[in-house]
Amino acid sequence: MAKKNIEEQIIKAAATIFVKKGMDGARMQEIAAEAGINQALLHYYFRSKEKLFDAVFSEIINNFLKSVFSSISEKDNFKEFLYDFIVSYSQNITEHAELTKFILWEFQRGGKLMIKSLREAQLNGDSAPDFIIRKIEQAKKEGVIRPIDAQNFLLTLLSTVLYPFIARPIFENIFQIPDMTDAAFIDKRNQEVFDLLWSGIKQN
Amino acid sequence: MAKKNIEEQIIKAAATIFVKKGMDGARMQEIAAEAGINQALLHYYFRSKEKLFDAVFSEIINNFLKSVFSSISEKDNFKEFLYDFIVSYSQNITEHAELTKFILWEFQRGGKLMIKSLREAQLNGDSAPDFIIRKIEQAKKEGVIRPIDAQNFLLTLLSTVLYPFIARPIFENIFQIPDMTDAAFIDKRNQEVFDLLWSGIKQN
DNA sequence: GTCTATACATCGATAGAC
DNA sequence: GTCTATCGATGTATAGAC
Repeated sequence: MAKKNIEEQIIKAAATIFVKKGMDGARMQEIAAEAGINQALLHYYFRSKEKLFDAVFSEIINNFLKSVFSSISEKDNFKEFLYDFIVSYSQNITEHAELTKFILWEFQRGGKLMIKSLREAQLNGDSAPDFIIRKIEQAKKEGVIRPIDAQNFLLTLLSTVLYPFIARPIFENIFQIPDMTDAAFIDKRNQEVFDLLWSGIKQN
Repeated sequence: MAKKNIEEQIIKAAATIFVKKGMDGARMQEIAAEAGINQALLHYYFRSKEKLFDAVFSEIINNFLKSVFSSISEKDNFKEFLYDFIVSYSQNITEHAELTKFILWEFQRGGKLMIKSLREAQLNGDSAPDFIIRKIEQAKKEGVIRPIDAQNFLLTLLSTVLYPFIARPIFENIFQIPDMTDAAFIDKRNQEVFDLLWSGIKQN
């Protein structure tokens, strides 16, 4: 089999297992089986478990961050920009279904890989957080929103969209919600979040 | 040493290690050392790693949930109630410093233990989420807040307070924040969150 | 109850043939 | 590049003396 081909195959298999069980819980044998090869070949391509893990998750994070940035709304109007971001960010999360669990593993490890990717994005000028901060500052200057603290608002914005996916199993169970990832629930939630945030910051 | 004494000693040591490394990353030998005993004794008190893990985390969750509920504001005025909750909830999280990481481990495992604890709380009538939902419905009926969706608002409320502690390493690094858990930062954030949420739901 | 010593399984990684 | 076989380390758990 071609080299590039099998490398991608391994990455994909490893992603599946690592996401499900984390760095410590994953077994190299299980990853090899998932990829349809044996352990020796796994070590031939990626010298160690640690290196494989880093390779897999760097790719997952980079894809996600790029996707988030490239789907950011180009609208100037801050109200519309905000609504579009809520929709596109939650869509990015649902589309990268495996991502939610992975992000937790990454946070557990101190977020090193995500920090690295975000720092690179900052240097390249395609960092979503920085872009949003600038949008907020601009809207403040133009007087369309109250003089809120930009960093805290960004923190709140990201929290309200991402956190429900993290706490999903618990909320579904406690409040008897059939499926928090189905379109109807997400559309409703996006609307509620937008109404709340916009009402909370707009200049009267 | 007395039986009760050493059991608590083990629970405490196990909590430290499990929180830091998770179920798979933790080593029984490490826990034994932390507790100042040997592995054999560890297995004498808790038959297996799995049982020890469940015992430790059930206790951590129960303590946390009880603490959250018992520190809930008794104020009738919804505006004041909301502010008090934001302050007390964030305080509960910082005081149980080890908790943030643990909650992530628990979410990874599907949240079984937390669901069990919350269900019991619901039956006993001391479930914080249910209590807050009722408060919201009451405030809606009295016309002090807009007719928002109660579950979604609760979700947002918990998100905005808890999530920053989860994503802490990343935000501290990206935005050069020295320490997101120091009093000044938390006070400022609580104020920003309250202003945003209250402005977002109050009846004009 | 508490210890030492060890059984037994499993893991990551490599050697070496093809 | 790809395989089988296996090493060496480490993990959980237990046996058995005290």
